Amino acid sequence: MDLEQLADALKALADPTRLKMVSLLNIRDCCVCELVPLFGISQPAVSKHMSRLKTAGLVHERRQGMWVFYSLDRERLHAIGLSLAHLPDMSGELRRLEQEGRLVQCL
Amino acid sequence: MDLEQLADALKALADPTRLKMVSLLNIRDCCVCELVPLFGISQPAVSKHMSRLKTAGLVHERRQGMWVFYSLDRERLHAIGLSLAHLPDMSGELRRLEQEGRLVQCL
DNA sequence: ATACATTATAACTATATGGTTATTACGAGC
DNA sequence: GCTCGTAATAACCATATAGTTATAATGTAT
Repeated sequence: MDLEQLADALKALADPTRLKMVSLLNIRDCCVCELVPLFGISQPAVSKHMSRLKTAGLVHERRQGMWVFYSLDRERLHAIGLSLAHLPDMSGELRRLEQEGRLVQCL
Repeated sequence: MDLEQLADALKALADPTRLKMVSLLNIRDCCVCELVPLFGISQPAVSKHMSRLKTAGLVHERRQGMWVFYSLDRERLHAIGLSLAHLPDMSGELRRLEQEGRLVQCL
């Protein structure tokens, strides 16, 4: 996962409402009509949050009759945490810029 | 760290420029004048990013003569990753809402 | 086919965000 | 003191975001 992708994934998580939704889905799958009264926001707002999480690969949807159930992708969530713990090594980048003379040296 | 705080911390990280800055600071401390040519954005833009990371507790600043050096708080970064891996248990919340009859049951 | 329930999309609004340039604040050195 | 170099703040702009209401799409059941 490169830094652009990681930033996108983190953006999907960086909202208190979505974080709470993710925490809930960590307990059990929920359908939209359950989430609406739980969060006190409109149904379209819930759908948009879920769409955001789905695009980020954090949840999956499952149609069941009239309802759409969302489930958390725990592996994906775990992978994001791991990426934070193992940021890319920029030493090479630094060395390259130094050779190009674009690296200011303070002190 | 509650979900509001976690969301704030994630917002600070959820930007490709800041993520790259954090990755760089993971190699060594940098001063603002080093970061400006590295990122190709204006000095005030760098300062604002650093201010954001500082507010989130992710970096610390150290004045040294004319320069301000920023250093990564690796423990803080680690703590954020851990929070993602250990989201709060919402079971109680679910049970409480169920008792209040505010929990819709689908299926 | 009609009616109803659930979810998604469209259009809009207010605020947050990431950048810019201009200015101010602060340190070092003459 | 004055000047220069560095960093922070202010003011502004364009875009993204999180919500809203209204409408469309989809599935169930009569």
